[in-house]
Parts: sequence; structure tokens; C-alpha cells
Amino acid sequence: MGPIIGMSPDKKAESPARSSTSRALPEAECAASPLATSLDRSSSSGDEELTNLNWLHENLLQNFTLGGPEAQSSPSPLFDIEGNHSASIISSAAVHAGESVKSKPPFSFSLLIYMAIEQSPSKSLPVKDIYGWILEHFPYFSSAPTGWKNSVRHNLSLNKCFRKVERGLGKVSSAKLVILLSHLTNTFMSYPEVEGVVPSK
DNA sequence: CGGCTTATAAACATGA
DNA sequence: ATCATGTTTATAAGCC
Repeated sequence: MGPIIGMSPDKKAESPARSSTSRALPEAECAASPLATSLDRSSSSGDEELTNLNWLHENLLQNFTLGGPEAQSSPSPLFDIEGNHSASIISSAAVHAGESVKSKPPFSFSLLIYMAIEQSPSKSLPVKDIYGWILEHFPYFSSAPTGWKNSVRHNLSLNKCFRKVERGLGKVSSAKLVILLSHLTNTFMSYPEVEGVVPSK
């Protein structure tokens, strides 16, 4: 009765009838080396960084500024540089997307995770809380077939934007793992082309 | 057309 | 032993 059912890796022929909502998001690798080197994008010679910014731009901007046919109003999205920068943006976007349609959110799993983590006080969340955040803001997943959690985990592992850190200090219980986002935040904060967003510098 | 990105499913490993 | 978490592989579908 294990959660895993035996099967051969050769047989795969199911068509999940994917909706055409998915857009190509140049996710790119969010720079393997966070903090230190990638912080100075003044060199502007790194293509990786460009790609990096790209996906954020494509996603956050499009979704947040456009929002949708009805939710075109996202005037509040100004954020402060100190800590809760994109929090407001994320919230409104999430709320819009969540309440407007109960269908599949227009955000990739990476974005979903990113938003969840951004909203957390410590910029880090246990996997379970990521599930929770997604469920809260996107009811679609409440009734979605099982497997989206797998996708979340898959994304966490695959994306270099997310780091696995330990939750120490007093907290015994179970040494749960926390996902921390580092470089992505800096990139977003200092990306000047973001409308309605005040760059940190 | 090929390459890249994403979503999904699944196998498997590990720790509580 | 079961479940939650993490990693990795494979495949299909979309986009540029």
C-alpha cells in the first residue's frame, strides 16, 4: 500500500488535456550563485541574468499590471524596499486570480511558490505552508486532481531559485525543511522597468 | 523544424 | 510500516 505504485517507465500515454493557458516562461536558472556575484548586474554582459530578469518581467509584470479583463486595476502595487515589497502586488494578483476564475491560475508553479514565499514573514516556508498558501489563494487546487503537490515539490527541487534550509533554533518537533528564496528577490527589487514599482536604487 | 519551458506522473531515497 | 519530503527521470504540450 505504498504511495508509490509499481509501473514501468516505458508506458506513458495519457493525455491530461492541458489547457492552453500555459505560456512559455523563460524561467532560466536563477543564477546558481546568489548573493555575491549576481548582485551586480551593472556589467549587463551576462545573458543569464537577462533571462533571469526576463521571466520575472514576463510573469509578474504581465500578470500584475494586466491582471485580467476585469481586474485591470492594480494601482496599489507600490511596494517598499525594506521588506514587504512585492507583498501587496502578490496579494492582489493572487486574490484577483483566485476570485475571478476558479479555473487554473495563470501562474506557473514557480510563480505560485514564489508568491507564497514572498508573503511569508521570513521569506521562507515549509512545504506544507506552500501547499496551504496555494490552496487558500487558488481554490482551483482544492478540487484539482492529486499531483499538483508533486509538481510543487518538483519545482522546488528543480528551480535553483529555491533553496532548502533548515529550521533550527528551538524548533524541535520534526526538522522540517524550509524553502528560502534569495536571489530572485533582489532581482525583482532592482528591476527598473517594473511599472508602479519603485526600484531599490 | 528544433530548442526551451512547463506540467504531470512516477520511481526512488530518506527521515520522522 | 507509513507518510512527508526531496530528488530525479521521462514524457507530452506550447511557444518562439
